Amino acid sequence: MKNKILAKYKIKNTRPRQKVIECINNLDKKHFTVADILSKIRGGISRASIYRTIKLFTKKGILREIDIGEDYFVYEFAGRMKHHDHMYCVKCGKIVEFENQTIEDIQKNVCKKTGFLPLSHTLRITGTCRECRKGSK
Amino acid sequence: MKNKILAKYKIKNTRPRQKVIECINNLDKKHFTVADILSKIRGGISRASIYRTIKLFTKKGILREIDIGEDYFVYEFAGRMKHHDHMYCVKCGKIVEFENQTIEDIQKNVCKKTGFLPLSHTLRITGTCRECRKGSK
DNA sequence: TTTATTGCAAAGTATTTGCAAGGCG
DNA sequence: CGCCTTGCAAATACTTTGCAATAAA
Repeated sequence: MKNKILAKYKIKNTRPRQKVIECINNLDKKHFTVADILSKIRGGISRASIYRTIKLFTKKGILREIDIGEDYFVYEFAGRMKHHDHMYCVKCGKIVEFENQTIEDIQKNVCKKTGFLPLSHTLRITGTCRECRKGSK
Repeated sequence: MKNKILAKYKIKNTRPRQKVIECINNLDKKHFTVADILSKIRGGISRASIYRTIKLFTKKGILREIDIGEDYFVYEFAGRMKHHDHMYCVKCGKIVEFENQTIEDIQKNVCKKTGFLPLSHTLRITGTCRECRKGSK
């Protein structure tokens, strides 16, 4: 069975990779973890392959890895949106995206001034979302 | 032997805690890891106590935990400086600090607009410093 | 004395890796 | 056919934890 994404990125077409893509597409959220995929696929494909696949996709630029400050990563489709930052609710795990060009520009300036060559940057606001505060208040 | 910091924060004065503070004070850098302390103290105090002490100090507000995106944390004295952000060189591990009020303000605005209550925020630029690029080029 | 803290070793957790077996092109 | 990928289980690496022994106030 052919797969558009795998073909586009010139990645060898294998069952685990197809399964992972299919699974991510059927997920009803924009942000997901390896655990999400594992629990959705449950069996048939090894944990190791899923990790290797996700890592490969990230390297190829299909996915983007988000560091939420937990001991696992969250992923999103990279093509879906240009660079943006995240707010992470520690209670429900929800991620809210935001984008701000001024922040990007300031970062570039700081790097230039310091002689720093940026590979990536992460801006994460950790806190609680409105819904969670209502619920538990 | 009395200890000013422990007294100030009303923390029970014990040998491991004294040792950790003494060690951090003698360190010649502003940013350090648990491994730094472990290797400096080497023996006499258990790994577990050092972790527990660092965690306690962080909770009390003596230290601040910096997430550099590696699988360990970096710490700094919290009182030394007001909130700031970090650039992290993946080659030499150096951390360069910077501070920008505009970024802080924008973050506050974004939170307000979204109904998000921030507990903390992290802005980290990962890349290579000028020296490392010179060296390995 | 009474409660907090320590040390040890074992556990934990997300992720990675070695290697033999299997599959894609 | 030849190389890449898979599956399994063991290994990582940092950090945490249970519990009995010990020390601080």
